[in-house]
Amino acid sequence: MTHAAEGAALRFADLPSALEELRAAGLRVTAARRLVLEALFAADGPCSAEQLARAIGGDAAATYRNLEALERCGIVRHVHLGHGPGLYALVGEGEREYLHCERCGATRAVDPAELDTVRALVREQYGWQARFSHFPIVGRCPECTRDGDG
Amino acid sequence: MTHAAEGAALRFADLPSALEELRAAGLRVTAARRLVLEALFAADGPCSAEQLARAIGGDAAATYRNLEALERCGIVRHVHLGHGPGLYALVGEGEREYLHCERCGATRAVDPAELDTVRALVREQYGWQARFSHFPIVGRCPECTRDGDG
DNA sequence: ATACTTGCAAATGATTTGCCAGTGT
DNA sequence: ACACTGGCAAATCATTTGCAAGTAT
Repeated sequence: MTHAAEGAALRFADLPSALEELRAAGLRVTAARRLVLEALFAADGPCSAEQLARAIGGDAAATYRNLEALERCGIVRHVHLGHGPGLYALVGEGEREYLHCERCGATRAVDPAELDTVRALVREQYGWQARFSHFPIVGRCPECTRDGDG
Repeated sequence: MTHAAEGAALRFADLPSALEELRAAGLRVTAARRLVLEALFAADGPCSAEQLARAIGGDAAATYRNLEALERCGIVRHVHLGHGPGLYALVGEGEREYLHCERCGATRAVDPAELDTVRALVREQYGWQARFSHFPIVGRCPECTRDGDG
């Protein structure tokens, strides 16, 4: 066994079950971790580690470590939207994949199933298995596409 | 007028025409710039600014500035392959788009036209105009797809 | 001659690491 | 008790910025 998350990624929808998951993974339930999770539940979208650290009044280094730990046990995941810091979000009811506008920064989160056709096409054509949850599809959103170069 | 690259992006295939292009854009042809371009012509793939700076015995800061200048006049472009530094390449005979393996780091460069079907699909589905030259399609290469989780 | 460039130092932003005091189990 | 954490300082990596001396045109 490696060290955690052997079984299928468990689902969870609230703070208590997330904490339970944490405990189940052999990690301790600390104030800092509870706070990070609360902040993520409260957030409406992915947050940077820095943001979360500030929000909970903890330091960034520990927050990075905690996010990494939470990620190892499948509670959290992060995405890189263009330049800028990694953004963390709860896994909650499942994965999300992203489209990111490199002109205005707009981001659209979609259900992975919606991109299966695209994924299949890439796979047929190149044999590569695309995943847009960690690194999104980058380009221009509808508005910026209309605006042309600018 | 903004300041450079007003006309269509000119094509070029060798160092002299790249330098001509530089001059045409109102930039000076300096030793450092000639060396960066030589290094890029010699390279077999995209290089980091750090790499180039070391290769030509110049400092990183100036190299970043030069690459940015070369990029502004359409001679050079850069791509972000997963984590890690931006990688620079000559535009040469045209753009390239990339597929990057987040497991082994393998990268495949392809002609943009090949990805037009994928692009069209994304556009139909979301109205977004995908561009995989600056940020690639990230996922698993054929080998790593076979290997499963590991 | 003048404006553009260079190298060097130092600042920034994102993230990681070492360490020791503090705490969950 | 004891191993796992938290905060703090400091290091690292990628990139940018300020500046004074050097150079292409």
